[in-house]
Amino acid sequence: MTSVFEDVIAFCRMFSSFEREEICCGTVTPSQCVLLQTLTEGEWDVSTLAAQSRVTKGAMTRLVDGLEARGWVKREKAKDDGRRVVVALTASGKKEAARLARLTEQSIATILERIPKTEREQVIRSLHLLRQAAEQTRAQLDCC
Amino acid sequence: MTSVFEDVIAFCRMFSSFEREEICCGTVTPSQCVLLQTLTEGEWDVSTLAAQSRVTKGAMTRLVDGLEARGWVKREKAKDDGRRVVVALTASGKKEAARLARLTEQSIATILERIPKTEREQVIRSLHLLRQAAEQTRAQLDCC
DNA sequence: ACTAATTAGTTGCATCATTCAACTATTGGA
DNA sequence: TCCAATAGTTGAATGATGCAACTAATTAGT
Repeated sequence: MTSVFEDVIAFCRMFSSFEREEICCGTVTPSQCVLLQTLTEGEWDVSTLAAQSRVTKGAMTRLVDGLEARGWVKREKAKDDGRRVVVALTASGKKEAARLARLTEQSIATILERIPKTEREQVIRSLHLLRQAAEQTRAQLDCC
Repeated sequence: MTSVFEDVIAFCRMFSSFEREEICCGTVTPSQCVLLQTLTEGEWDVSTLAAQSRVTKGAMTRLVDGLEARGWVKREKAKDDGRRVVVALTASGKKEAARLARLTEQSIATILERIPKTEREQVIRSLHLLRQAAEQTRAQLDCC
């Protein structure tokens, strides 16, 4: 007997451990993994990245430091505003991001395969609804 | 247009930030929150707790240190085996765990409320299936 | 029964994530 | 031109975590 609360908590925490153990798997830290995947969708300055990841600018600076040290991203001053620093994936960064995305997808696919075929479509649809609902909730948060 | 992969990733990451920002909210660390909630279900020794949280015994020792320092848990030697240390919630620990559980449930309830009523039952059912599928997957992991 | 191997837990050391606050550089307005 | 606001970096502190060395307790082998 489990409540929906326990189910959400358990599922999300298990997904986090999959990320840590299977996907990052020692070679990359989870934060780096998230950032690499974010940068797949485009180039952003440090403040924007920090806001997306919900960390301070200082934390993001260091995260970028780490990826830069491994040659996965490069920094560039914005042309229109010399204060802003635009972060972009390098060629090897793109490769690494793709590798991580592949692993992530495998991991999720493995879970979905264990769901009865007849239910699978409903589950996929539910995940989409959940994501949207969470996004709406997050959008109107202030708190603390 | 989002794939189910993106939906899972986005939802789980958002839930993690809710945990950090709304639930723990400065007063408790996320790890402490998880451990307190685990201990709501019973008393366990350090190794078992470490295995459940998928961290090393050393990490668990320190997590327990932190909760003990705040008076939320107590350690006790197991009667049958003097090496084992059984960790249990104190009265104030139970109170704190209940407070955190309440916040967590609120947080999840807020998300669920944004899902159309007609779909909500399906979503709840899907979460249960997902949790089970993830548990099965985790059970047969070795990796790395 | 005594010793050796195993097991549970703790601790030192290192790395990474994170926050806050101070600091630098750049921009923009009065 | 000078000052306030903004973007980013950096120092100092705390916490999470893994690994490996270490202690204490138990178990197995002889």
